[in-house]
Amino acid sequence: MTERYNPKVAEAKWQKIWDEKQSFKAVEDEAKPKFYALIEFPYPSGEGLHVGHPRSYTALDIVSRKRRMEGFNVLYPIGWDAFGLPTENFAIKTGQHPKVVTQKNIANFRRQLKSLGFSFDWSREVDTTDPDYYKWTQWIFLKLWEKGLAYKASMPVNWCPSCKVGLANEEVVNGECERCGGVVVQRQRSQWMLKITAYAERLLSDLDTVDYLEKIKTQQRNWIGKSIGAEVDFSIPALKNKAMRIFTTRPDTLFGVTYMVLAPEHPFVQELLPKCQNPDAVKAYIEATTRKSDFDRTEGAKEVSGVALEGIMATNPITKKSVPVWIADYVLATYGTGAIMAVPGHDERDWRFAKKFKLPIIEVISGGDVTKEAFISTSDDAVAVNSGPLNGLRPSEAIAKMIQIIENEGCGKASVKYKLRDWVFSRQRYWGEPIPMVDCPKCGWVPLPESELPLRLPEVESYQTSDTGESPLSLMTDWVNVKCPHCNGSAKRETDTMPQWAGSSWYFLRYCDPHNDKELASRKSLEFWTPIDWYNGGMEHTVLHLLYSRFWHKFLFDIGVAPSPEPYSRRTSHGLILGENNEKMSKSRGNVVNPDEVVETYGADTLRLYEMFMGPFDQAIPWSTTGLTGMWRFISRLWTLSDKVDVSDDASASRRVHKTVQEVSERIEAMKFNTAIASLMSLTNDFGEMEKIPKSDWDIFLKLLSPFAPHIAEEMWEKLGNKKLVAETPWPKADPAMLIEDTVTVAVQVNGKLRATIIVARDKPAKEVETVALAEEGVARALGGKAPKKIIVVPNRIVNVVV
RNA sequence: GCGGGCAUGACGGAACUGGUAGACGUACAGGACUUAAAAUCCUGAGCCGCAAGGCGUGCCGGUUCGAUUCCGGCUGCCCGCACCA
Repeated sequence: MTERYNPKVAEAKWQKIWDEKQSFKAVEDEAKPKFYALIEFPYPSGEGLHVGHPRSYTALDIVSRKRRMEGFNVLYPIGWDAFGLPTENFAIKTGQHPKVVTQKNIANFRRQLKSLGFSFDWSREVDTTDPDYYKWTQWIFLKLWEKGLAYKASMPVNWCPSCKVGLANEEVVNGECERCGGVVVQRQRSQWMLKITAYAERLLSDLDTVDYLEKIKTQQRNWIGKSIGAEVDFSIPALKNKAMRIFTTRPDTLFGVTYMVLAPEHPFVQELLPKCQNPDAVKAYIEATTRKSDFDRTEGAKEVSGVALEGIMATNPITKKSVPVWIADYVLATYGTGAIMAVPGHDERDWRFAKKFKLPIIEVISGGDVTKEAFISTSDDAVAVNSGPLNGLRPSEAIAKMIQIIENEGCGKASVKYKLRDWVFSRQRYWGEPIPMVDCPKCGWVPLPESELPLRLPEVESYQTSDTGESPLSLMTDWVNVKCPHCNGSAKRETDTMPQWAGSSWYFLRYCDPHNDKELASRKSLEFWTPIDWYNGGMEHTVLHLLYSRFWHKFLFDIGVAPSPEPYSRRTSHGLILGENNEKMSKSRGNVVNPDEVVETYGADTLRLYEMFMGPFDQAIPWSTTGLTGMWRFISRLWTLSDKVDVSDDASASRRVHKTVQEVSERIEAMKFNTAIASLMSLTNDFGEMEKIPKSDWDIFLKLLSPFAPHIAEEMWEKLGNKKLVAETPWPKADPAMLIEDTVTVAVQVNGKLRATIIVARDKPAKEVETVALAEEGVARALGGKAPKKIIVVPNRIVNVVV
């Protein structure tokens, strides 16, 4: 009897061997097919690794290890998304430089990840805060500028007073700061913007070319928010017939327009103010609107509000009817044209508004009762009525016809709008990539020449944003004052930095060639490795990070850097690991599990197996300490079993093992890691009942186990006298012939109820199976002497006797 | 409000294209070993019943020889989106 398994010793031993042999170093070997597996690189926080990280990392580690054994050239890299607020805040609090804090955190993460035995290629580590890395982040920005996709615009920006930082729309959740939960206010500020909207259509349509979970595609589509419709001009006599342009998805309802609405911020409103009869009321309403936050404007939207611009009318270009013009905050300045034609019969908001202000409602689509509620339908029987030339047409026909009419009349055109907004790319923070632009009074914004990259972050006294909201860099006069690269006159640097999303929008390209100082990565390496074959990460990054990185990747494709239009061929997501009390893990709830402690007590293999076994991979699941000890029991039992291996019995693998090979292989591909492990456990339960375990079976078992629990698998593999690593052996294949049993168990039912099971030869003729079935005692008893009316025999499965 | 998903023992969960519901693990009970406990090993177990049998996959109904699986309706939970014209 060997000693009890000691994971601490064994795991350290194998991690050292893998390191020394560089077992998982990715090489560009043209002879082998490539496989690029990617996990979201972590933010190295001061708290250290969360048990959620290894859930994703273990899953793709299993896949990567299996692929290597299958003869693939595997790239499974790791790095650090290290710019960001928490580190900066920690630095402010403790007076340490964020760089120092970051390096400390990275060292801790690296130690933790290494202790879990992931087969990362550590020689390709990237760090977004390394000037050799952010040089290329800045380079991409310069390219975006060069192509007109980066611009500076003064615009209302979401401002978090407590973080003292401008936030992207995406970082504002229900009017609150995503990071601190404080109320976000609007501030006017000049910001760098990226024209992601120029890519809206491609970001949407190319989703059809990739394999993402359907819910992820849906999220992307929702965020892009495409609407197909038309723009129509309504002339305003008071403005010398200047056109008020509206956007509508239902041009077929043009005959149902009874009033018009402008967003309070719409530029026409200021022009119309002196011309209307109630300027004071209008001004008061605009005032009230600006005081409302976006949140109040949407969330508190149960009650509609608005005010008429009295005396101002607009002319319907088709019906030539005059309708009143209103302003109301339910019309958003930022969507469409900031103005709408109101069709209260067939739009819920317009209906509520019309009811409240006693405006007329006209039915133009049949099938509902517009006196009771707005009727919205695109079904074929909802034909147009009261609509002149459209009468009797189905919605799709009516829309097409109306677009034709307005285009002929020259008063509008077919049009497509998106909810997607341009990306606010400036942050008034220290710990981010400096934006390599110079503001020259003579030349305007001038990019730094590429030769001056990286533009390094200067050392500053304080990392605190100024109370006026300026970046800490703005106080560094030495750094800020430069010569204009264009005219050599005095100029100032941009002092805002990039958002954290920047570095993570292209890191997967850098992994292909991480030490290149001439290009962000060589074309050759990118052609070899990209696109990424399998990307796994959390659901929290399936909207923004995915969208931003797809945008950058498409841009890099367009300028000839990236070889493919899409970065990720396949994207999956794992579920959250909840605390033992079924709540989200958090320090404040006191339910955080520290992976270090688990590794200390039970070892990495136990943690890996447990996290894969705890439940379906894509589902949120609570942590269970007893479940973890169960997995430790499994590991210990394996060690005991290894003493029963009969080394002399090395013929060929049993049917039982072939079946397991089949199951485990399939289940890994389907991400059913929980049942793959169940399958391994079943096999070991069978081994447990055997006097001796044939080496032929045990060998294959260890190979199947090795991606899941690599340390103990290597330890037991070595114990058998093998010189090579189990990780270097080929993945076993199931022999289809060995998967077919000679005999089958057939269930016998009487009227659908199970009465007996019989064991018969595979593919025994139905008649004979029937005879055997009817001879069963339980069957005879259930029949009670009655003659069967009908007997259904499903070959090798079931016999159902109907009485 | 709109869109999507889910609902199975005490618990996490399993079940291929409709074919023996509850694999695997946890917790539990009994036994062995031990002075004892832990650990380990063996055995049991969906529920009711001594048994025969009956009842069971959120609820009601349908299709079928047969439904956790398909269809209709309801309830509950989760996740997106949310004045987007």
